[in-house]
Amino acid sequence: MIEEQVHTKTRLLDAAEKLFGQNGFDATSLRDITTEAQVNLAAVNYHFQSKDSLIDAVIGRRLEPVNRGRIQMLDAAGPSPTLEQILQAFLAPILEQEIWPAVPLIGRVLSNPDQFLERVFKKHLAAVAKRFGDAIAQALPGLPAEEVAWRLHFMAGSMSHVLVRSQVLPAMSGGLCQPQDREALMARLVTFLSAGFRAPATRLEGN
Amino acid sequence: MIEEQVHTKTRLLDAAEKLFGQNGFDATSLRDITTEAQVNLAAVNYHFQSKDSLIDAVIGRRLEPVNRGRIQMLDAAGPSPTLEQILQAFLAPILEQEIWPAVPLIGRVLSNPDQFLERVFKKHLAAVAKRFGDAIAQALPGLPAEEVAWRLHFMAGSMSHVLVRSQVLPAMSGGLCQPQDREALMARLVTFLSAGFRAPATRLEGN
DNA sequence: GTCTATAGGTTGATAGAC
DNA sequence: GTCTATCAACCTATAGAC
Repeated sequence: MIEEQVHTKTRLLDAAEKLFGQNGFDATSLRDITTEAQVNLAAVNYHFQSKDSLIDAVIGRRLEPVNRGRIQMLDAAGPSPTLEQILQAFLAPILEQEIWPAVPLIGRVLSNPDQFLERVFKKHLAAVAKRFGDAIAQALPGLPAEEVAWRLHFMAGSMSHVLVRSQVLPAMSGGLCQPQDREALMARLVTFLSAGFRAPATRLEGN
Repeated sequence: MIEEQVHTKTRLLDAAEKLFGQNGFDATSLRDITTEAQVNLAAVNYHFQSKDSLIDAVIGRRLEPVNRGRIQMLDAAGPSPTLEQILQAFLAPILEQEIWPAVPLIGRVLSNPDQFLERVFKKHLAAVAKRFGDAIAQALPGLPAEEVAWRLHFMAGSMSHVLVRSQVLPAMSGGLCQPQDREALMARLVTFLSAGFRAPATRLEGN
C-alpha cells in the first residue's frame, strides 16, 4: 500500500485526545474512546496497558514537541533575550497550527490538580519551568525571586484559562473574544503579561 | 441543647466541599462523601435529591456570599472606583478567612468546562462579570472593548490558577510561593493585574 | 431522620477464539 | 492484531424497616 494507513494506535490517541479535552479524564470512559475511534474496546489494553498509560501517552505526544519548540525558540533568542522574546518563546509553540487540536487537552492537564496528573505535569514541565524562570529573572534583574515565582504562576493561569475555555469564550464575552485568531491572542497575552512582569515589586506591609 | 448541633446536611456539605475541591467532582463518589462526613450513604439522597443537586448546593453556599461581598465592596468604592479598587473588590471576598476552606472548590468550578458546571458558573457569575467588566471599562476609558474582555479572562485565569494549585504551589516553586499569606497574595495579584490592565491596547498587524 | 439492603447500570480489564 | 464475551468492582439511586 502506498497510501499511509492510519493505525489503530494513532486513531486511539486522536480519539482520546479529543474526548479527554472535551470532557476531562475521569468523565471519559474507554468505551467512549473506542466508539469515537471506531475500534474495538480491547484494542486499548492491547496497544496500551491501562487507561493511565493511555493518558500518559496522549499527553506526552503533544507536550514533548511543545517543550522542544519552547527551548528552541528561547535558545534562538540569544544569551540575553528580552522579556517579550521569552514570553513569545513560551506561548508560541502551544498556539501553533499543528498543536491546536490538542489545546483543550493541554488546558485540562494544566488545570487538573489530581496527584497522578500532577506527577505527569512535573515529569513533562518542571525542567521547562525552571529554564524560563531563570530567563525571566535575568531579564528583570531588580525583581525578587518570590515575585518572579508568583508571576510565573499568574502567567500559567492566564494561558491555561484561555486554553481550557477557548470553546466558550466567544459566548461568555458576548462575541468580543475570538480565540481562533491565535496571533492576536498571543499578541494580547504578551502585551498583558509583559506589563504585569515589568510592574515594580509588590510592597508588602508586613515586611 | 445549648450547644449547636452540626446537622447531617451541613456535615455533608462540608465533606463534599472538601473532597470536591481535592479530587474534583467526577472523581468523588457519594460513598467518599458519606464516609468523610461519617453519615449514612442514603442521607445524600434524603437531604439532596441527586449528586448534581448536591454539587449545586455546595457551590451556591460559597459563591453567593462571595458575589454579594464583591458587589458590596464595589458599591462602597463610589461611582468612579479606581482600577485597584475594582480588582480588590473582585479578589478580596474570595481570599477572606471564612471562605478559605472552600477555595479549592471554587477553583475547581472555574477550571471545569463541563456543560453542567458551565451552566452553574453562568448562573452564579454572569451578572458579577458584567458588573465588573463595565466598571473596568469605565476606569480605563481608552481601552477597546475586546481588550477589556480578554484581560478579564486573563485575570480570571490568574486567580483561578493560584486557587486550584494553592496546595502545591510551594512545592512547585521551591518554597518561594506561600499562598497561606492571603494578604500578600492579593497585593501581588493586584500589582500584576493592574499593570496588565493599564498596558496600552495591543496593536494587531492584521487590522 | 437514619439505617440496611439491594436494584440497575457502568466501568476498567482480561480471557480466549480467530 | 482484532474480535466477542464476560468478570469483578464500582457507581448512583431507591425501597422499606425502624
